[in-house]
Amino acid sequence: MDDRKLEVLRAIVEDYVATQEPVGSKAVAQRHALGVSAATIRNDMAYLEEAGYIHQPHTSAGRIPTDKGYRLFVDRLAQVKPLSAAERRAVQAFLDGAVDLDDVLRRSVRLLAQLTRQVAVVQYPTLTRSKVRHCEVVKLTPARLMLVVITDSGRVDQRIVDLGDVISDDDVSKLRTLVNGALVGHRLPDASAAVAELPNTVPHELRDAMVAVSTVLIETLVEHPEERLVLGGTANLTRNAADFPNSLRQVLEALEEQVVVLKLLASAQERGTVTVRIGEENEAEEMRDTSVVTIGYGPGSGTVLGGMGVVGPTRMDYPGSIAAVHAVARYVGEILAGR
Amino acid sequence: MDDRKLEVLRAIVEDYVATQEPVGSKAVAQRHALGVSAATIRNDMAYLEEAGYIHQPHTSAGRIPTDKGYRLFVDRLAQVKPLSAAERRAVQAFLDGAVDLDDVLRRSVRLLAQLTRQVAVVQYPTLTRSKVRHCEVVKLTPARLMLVVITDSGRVDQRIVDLGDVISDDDVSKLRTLVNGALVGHRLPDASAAVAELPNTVPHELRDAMVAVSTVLIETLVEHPEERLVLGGTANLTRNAADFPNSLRQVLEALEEQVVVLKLLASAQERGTVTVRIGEENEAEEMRDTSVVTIGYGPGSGTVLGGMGVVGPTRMDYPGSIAAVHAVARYVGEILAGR
DNA sequence: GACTGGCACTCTGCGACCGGGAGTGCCAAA
DNA sequence: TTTGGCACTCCCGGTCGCAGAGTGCCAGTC
Repeated sequence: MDDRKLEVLRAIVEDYVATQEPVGSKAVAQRHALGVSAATIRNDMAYLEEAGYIHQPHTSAGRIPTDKGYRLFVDRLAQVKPLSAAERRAVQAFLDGAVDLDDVLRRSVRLLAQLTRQVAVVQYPTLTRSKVRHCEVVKLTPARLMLVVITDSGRVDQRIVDLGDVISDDDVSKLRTLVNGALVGHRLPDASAAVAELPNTVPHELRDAMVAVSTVLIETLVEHPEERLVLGGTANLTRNAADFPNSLRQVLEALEEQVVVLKLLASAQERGTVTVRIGEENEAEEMRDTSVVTIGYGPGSGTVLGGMGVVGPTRMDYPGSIAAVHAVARYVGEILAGR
Repeated sequence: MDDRKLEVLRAIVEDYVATQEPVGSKAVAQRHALGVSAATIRNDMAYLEEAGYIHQPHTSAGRIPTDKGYRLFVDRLAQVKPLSAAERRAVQAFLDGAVDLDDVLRRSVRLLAQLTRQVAVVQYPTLTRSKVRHCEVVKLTPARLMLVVITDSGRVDQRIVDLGDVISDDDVSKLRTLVNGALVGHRLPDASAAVAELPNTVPHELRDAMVAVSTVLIETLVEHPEERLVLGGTANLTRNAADFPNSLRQVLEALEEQVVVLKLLASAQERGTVTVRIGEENEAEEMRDTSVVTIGYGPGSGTVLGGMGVVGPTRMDYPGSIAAVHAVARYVGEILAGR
């Protein structure tokens, strides 16, 4: 494959992304200084079409990139397009104002959505990879407790525990001490055994309560840790009605369903490396009309706590999205490291 | 205004809601047994149009209700349309499975969205009207604390406090006791003065830390209590593309912005009474194409903790939406009361 | 052998046109 | 007050024609 052919592909991708209209040979010849005539470009286009990188909506239209074409573009042609200084400052300033983890994540989503003008998704740090910093036990009613688990990523989760019987304040604080002893400093999966053992180590009168507590901990935190997601900028999906002629509804539903998105985020979580999934490369049927740009984020150490990214039409500004996702993930990581 | 004219209006509203097409005199005459001919209905329609309850998209089309027409329908014609037994059971079963407040609210939103096939919104219980049940102080790093405020509605909020200096575990637990003394059992606004006084009541070495803590409490919990919103079923907005020819994007943005919705919910919060806002009745420009059905919810006692409701096209099934919103609010109230 | 200008061809998009149909308003009669 | 009849209006869908864009191919040039 010719260098010039690649340049032609680049021109087609860039122009199509910018104008949203099929681009013809003449347009390429005059908007990009390739030093050859339109006729030559036509020949190259014929080749590119033959090879499956572009295609014609109909005989006498210009060309638009195929998913395969975008893939080649992303892999070989996309140049890094760093954020402007102003953008970088904005990211930093905006994120620094956050008051807690929820706030950091909500702000990240907004940032991503604004920077890329697309839908942004950010996953909460997964419970499985965070260490427990503290577990508070609060009595809600005489026979009902609330467990509040705080992890080192700043994530806070609550669970209600129904006891069969009333419990004294004194016993509550004993429970608290014991539970913390088993949990603090450990990742949840690692603490599983210790938590399961807890009921066997307590005085008889605390037994039932402890069983209830450890059951809740194991069932709802260890075995089915809740993965949460923040979504933002869904309005951007409607920016170009033409992008999702029929699938807008599907995409919105998939986003709201969360499951599909969580899978996407989970399956591409190297820290510092952006993963791009283009159109039909997506496993999920509903996302075949979209491209997804994701990255794992986490504190400096290299651990990945969760994923974040943007979802948009295959016709998206890949270099820009990649840069934005990368930058936001980095800052979020820094903030998490600082906490 | 004639009884029959009202019936004609009802017929037009019901048919239009069902078919989404302008309804003509003939259709009314045969689908609804009013015992009069199409010509008579034409006369009534002329009257209704004159009075502003219906209008014609163009000369030779049927009629569609105006916002004023919907209003009359809702006020005088809408019959209660109770949920089916199956629906009621589903609501109860689904909500009873919730593990904590977050879960209750998320499930409520889903329920509402599914029952009404519209966008659902649920507000978190406002902090201002909940009593503090416990405030946990956790040391995140040597010089940084996390406050976790738990209220009797089950809502849990966190805040980060940056201290200028390191703090000992001992001092942290002193802080905890003091803060809890000032907060527990009170509504946040009522505790404001006590919290502001806290720094003056502590030993000298705790002073700085306490200032930091009480500042955060007052600034981010008392003065700017965070109102949160759960959104669901946004995909339903795209159910009928014709509903929001141009404003779909605006509406999505407004929903995401939250401010507009929070105002809507705040301004109509009588418990047990559903408020309906139809099209142009909405103050917010962006919502002029939508109708909003809201209600306040709260535990049995009569206190309203927050609002919930649905947002949809003016052409919505009002009786159905009203019934669904009512039912879900009631069950959520019961659950809140039980906790 | 690669590139280029020219040219015929194809296909869409858009506006004009037109007839069928739905629905109305009005009128005179019951 | 209601009703059947009727002329009228306007949308909607289909067809037609045309301009424009873009192509593929070919013959000629460097």
